[in-house]
Amino acid sequence: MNTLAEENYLKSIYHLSLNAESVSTNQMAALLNTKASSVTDMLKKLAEKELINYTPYQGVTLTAAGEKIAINIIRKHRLWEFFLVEKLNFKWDEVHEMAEEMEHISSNELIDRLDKFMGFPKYDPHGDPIPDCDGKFKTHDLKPVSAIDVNAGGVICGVRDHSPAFLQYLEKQGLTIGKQICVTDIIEFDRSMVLQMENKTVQISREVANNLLITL
Amino acid sequence: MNTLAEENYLKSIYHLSLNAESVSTNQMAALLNTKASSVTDMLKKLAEKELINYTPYQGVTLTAAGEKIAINIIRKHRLWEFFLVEKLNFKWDEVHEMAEEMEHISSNELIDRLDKFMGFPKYDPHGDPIPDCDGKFKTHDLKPVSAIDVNAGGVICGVRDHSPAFLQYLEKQGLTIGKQICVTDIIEFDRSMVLQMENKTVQISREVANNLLITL
DNA sequence: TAAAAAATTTAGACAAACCTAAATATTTTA
DNA sequence: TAAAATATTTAGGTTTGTCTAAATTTTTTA
Repeated sequence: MNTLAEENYLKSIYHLSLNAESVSTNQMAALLNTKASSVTDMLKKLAEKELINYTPYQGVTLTAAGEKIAINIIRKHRLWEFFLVEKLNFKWDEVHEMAEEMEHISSNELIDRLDKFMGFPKYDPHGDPIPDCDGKFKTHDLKPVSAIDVNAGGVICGVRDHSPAFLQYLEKQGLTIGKQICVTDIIEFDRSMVLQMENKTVQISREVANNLLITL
Repeated sequence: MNTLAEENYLKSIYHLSLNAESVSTNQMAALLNTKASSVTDMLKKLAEKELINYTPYQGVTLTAAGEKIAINIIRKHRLWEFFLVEKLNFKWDEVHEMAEEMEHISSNELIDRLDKFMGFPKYDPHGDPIPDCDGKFKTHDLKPVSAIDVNAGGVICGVRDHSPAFLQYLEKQGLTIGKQICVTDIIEFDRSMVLQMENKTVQISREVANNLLITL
């Protein structure tokens, strides 16, 4: 199997690949809290194992084998997050660090049974899709609240920022997964948005609107 | 916190200390599947951290701080084993290796909530006591079946050998935790023992009788 | 109780994953 | 399009935890 460090690199490449064609050394260094030179070392190792496509100075992409491993780690991460929230009653802002450790428990049999135990959930506590045991998943078509107009609305289905600070703020405002919202006004001065919810009105900054995702 | 290797050394010292005053370098090397010289290196490091009492050539014991860490790891191991068997329906011979990884998940809040989720179990699937969140636990007073006489009996409450092969054998014979047994005969030739159970009779070797524990 | 055997420690190396500093390649900009 | 700025890689080191081989200490045994 792969080392913990290798798994974390593959996972990072996967996440960064969602927003770009290929991933740069510096992007990875920033995400992994390490130095570019350390990243280069590891990229050589992963290329040697044929888990990534790497040409010096040109960035990297995952091979099919590398992607499969990355998705499996993400599956584990999200299933453990679901477990922590649904079975152990943790809040959605508390589970990331724990799942970061638990995603490296190696047994696939274990994770498949955990999946079954919880009733094969499709989304984790932050609205991110949980890959099934074959690595398949569908992302629903989401947009940031900031991308919709006055009088439009939808259901909160995800977040872009997963930081505890942001999640705690949303919780406090009642802006949690599944809630219906409608934009009633956009303040011209700073483009902050006024949202109508079932039983109250909240005003959120553009920054928050950018990081809150809804389905139409 | 401590590294994975440090945690495994502390746990090993704890387990080996149960059968002896102090623990030798070679005993540890055997249990940890490593070399005596590697053990010596680690012992110096653990002594430096004041987790063990170590005088060269004289073996080691845990300090109070070291024992606390060891017991916490054992608590995690046994709670995860309980979870795997009771919630995910694994068999008692399948869970050791998985728990060996899971015992290193760092969060104590997580393990305390898991404990609560399962109703604060007192014994793991092999009959070993689960330390509570303060590290306290009672071992019930067990003896090997081999230590009792004809017409004596008791309830199966533990095993000495935790190997899958032994556990699978016991399972097949119906000799599982909680079963009532009574010794009806001891064969003079090889001192194997005939056991009367609720609805059947089984004959076990001296070796098996030595590794099967009962309460009187 | 001295020699032999066994156990333990020390010395010197190695791989993994990281680091800093220097060199090189690419991209930006004037 | 050449110089400057930025990004990336290379070179050389460090730490952790392991190893083998040699040295030393303890224990056993004759």
